[in-house]
Amino acid sequence: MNTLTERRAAILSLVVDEYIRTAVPVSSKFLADMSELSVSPATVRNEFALLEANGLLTHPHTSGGRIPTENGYRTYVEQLMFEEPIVEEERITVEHQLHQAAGSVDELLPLVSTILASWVGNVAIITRRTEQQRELLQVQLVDISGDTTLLVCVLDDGTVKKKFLTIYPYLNQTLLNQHANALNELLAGLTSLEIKNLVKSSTDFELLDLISVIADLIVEENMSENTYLDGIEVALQQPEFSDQESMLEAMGYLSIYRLERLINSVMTDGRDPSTRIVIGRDDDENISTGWSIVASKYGPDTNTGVIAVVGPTRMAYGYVLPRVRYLAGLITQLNRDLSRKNILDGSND
Amino acid sequence: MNTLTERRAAILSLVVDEYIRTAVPVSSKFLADMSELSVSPATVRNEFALLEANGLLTHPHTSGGRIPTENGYRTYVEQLMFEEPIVEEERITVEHQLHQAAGSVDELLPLVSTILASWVGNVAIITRRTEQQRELLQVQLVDISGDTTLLVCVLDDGTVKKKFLTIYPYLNQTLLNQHANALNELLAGLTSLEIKNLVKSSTDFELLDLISVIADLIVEENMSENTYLDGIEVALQQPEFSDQESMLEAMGYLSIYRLERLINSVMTDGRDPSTRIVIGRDDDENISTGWSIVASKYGPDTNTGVIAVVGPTRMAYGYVLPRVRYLAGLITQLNRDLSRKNILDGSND
DNA sequence: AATTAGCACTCTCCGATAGAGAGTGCTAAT
DNA sequence: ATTAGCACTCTCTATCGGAGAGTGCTAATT
Repeated sequence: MNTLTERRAAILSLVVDEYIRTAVPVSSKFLADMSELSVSPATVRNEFALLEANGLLTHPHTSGGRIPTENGYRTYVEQLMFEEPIVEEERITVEHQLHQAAGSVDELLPLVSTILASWVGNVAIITRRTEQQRELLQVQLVDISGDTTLLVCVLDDGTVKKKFLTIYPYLNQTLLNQHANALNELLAGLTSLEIKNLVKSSTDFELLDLISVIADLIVEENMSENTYLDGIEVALQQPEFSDQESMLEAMGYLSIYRLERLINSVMTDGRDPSTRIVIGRDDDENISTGWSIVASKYGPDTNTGVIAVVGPTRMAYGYVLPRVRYLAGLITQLNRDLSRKNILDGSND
Repeated sequence: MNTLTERRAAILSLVVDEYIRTAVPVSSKFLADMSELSVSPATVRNEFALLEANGLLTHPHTSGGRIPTENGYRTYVEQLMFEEPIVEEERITVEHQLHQAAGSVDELLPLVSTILASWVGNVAIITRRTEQQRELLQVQLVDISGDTTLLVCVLDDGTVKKKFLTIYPYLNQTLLNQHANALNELLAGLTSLEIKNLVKSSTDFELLDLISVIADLIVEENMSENTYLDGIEVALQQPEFSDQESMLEAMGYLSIYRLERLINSVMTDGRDPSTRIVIGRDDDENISTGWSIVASKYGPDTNTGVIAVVGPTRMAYGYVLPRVRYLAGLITQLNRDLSRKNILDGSND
């Protein structure tokens, strides 16, 4: 195994940059003609051969240029890549667009996923962990029809959850209101966990079943409500998907259900860093060859999740990574602002 | 213009059936070999020539078989097509799947769109007209944080609408509850229109602004909540979309926003029938060449909408139409059941 | 020892060509 | 009115060859 000299590293870096840009294998002549390294094509070819021996480059056929291997990409990402800084103009545009999202996470996140997808030209996905810590603010029971009652719960982050119930015997709206008032008296400000403890500790409440239903409803994970995906169409324009078969395969791969599990498993595998890049088939993860993920956790603790970009391994990591990281920070910031408001309000009560 | 003799009609019908089935142009030899019409290929060719003169068939190149023109499809649909009956087994499967949808439209419709899409192998779309007639059942005001208040409205079909408000001066939850009670007293059971009239007729209410907001919120059309689309992936497997370009074009065409407008405009252009088939470019409508729609209104009056299948013009109309019609009827039926419950419940009050 | 010029070699890409196959249109016979 | 016969057209596929791009290796150069 040879060491990665400075020039060899520069060549690898240039190959990756250029291949990411054009999707065309990079030739020795092309690199030699770039003034930056003033060497002949033959020298570049010698370096190519060594990089290939190290498993960082490969060539699809004898007389094509070189392309990076998965390990080549990994080395590039870990040591060589230049992170394209976010210019002021981009920052302003994004923050202007986000201004339109009112004070709630479920309006913020879909917007961010759309922004990210169009920004990087790949699929963007944001997952949200619904935390046990969310407090119930208010319960409502509404009589819909003879045997259907609607249970509505408002949580402290503005989420509204609903569930149809069938209650026997029939309770009219006046009775339902009384029950709702009693429930609010009892449950307002509590988390699901606290409500469950309440149920466990005492058996003398009326409506014990209903209280259990509420505790479950609060933490109910509804994937389509907690995961936001965008950019499939723009991602499929990549030359990687130029035939129907690979395109349909990609569409299958990009199903929100798969990705949601994938993203979460990538970010909760025990490794620490808040930002990760997973490239191609990684035996630790169940990611497919040819696909990569740039993911970042966002916070703060009370309201966590993952924001990620998913696309072909030939992805502009140096461009994508800072932007994913930036948006993760922005979400964290906005969430913190929201919860600070809640705290202030709480002490104000 | 020649008349459509019985044999000529049979030949057209066979060509359309076969082309729909295989996506391959149909030759005279193939039809002659089918025992049903015991004539020679040459005779079939003569008929082909006449059908082509009538603008019902065409051939892509001299030595390919015949394919239907858009007018050929229209004639087929209007006069010749055999409607594939729904067998008992299908009916049972569908009704079994729908059983899982609880008492609400917004759980029923997405399920139906999924069923329809996988049934016919094309894109299925269901739109829902939110009617002014929906009654407000209950209003709720919840204090989320210092300057954000959540307005929650429950409608008589179980829909929950919410909107973040910024109310000055700050009202704590106790005050908000008082207001909500007052609003419920005043507004429960009213439609948006009635609420607006109330606003117009009198100026001595407190919270007049808030009442207006409620009236608007009730009828707010939120497209993504009222339109259900499914089956893009299966539709894109059609041979019509075998290259990246046509596939991406199709994905653009199948955007939920476009289709929602398209479907509604097709069904509200003054023509009467509850079921329509629109084939290819129809100058009255803004439908693209190569695309067709099979659409049906559903009801009843209180809760209308359109269920439709969208796909390439080479579509199995005889299979799709009865199934669209059947599901439209099924939705109508289920809606009626729901609203009957409401009426019974009302008289019960 | 590192670099480079030179050159044969490989592989892709593209266009031309040719033959097979499918299907038609027309004519003349039935 | 129908059909057999046949020349004609067009597609499809495979094959071929040349141009071009790029490499790997060797020998010369710095």
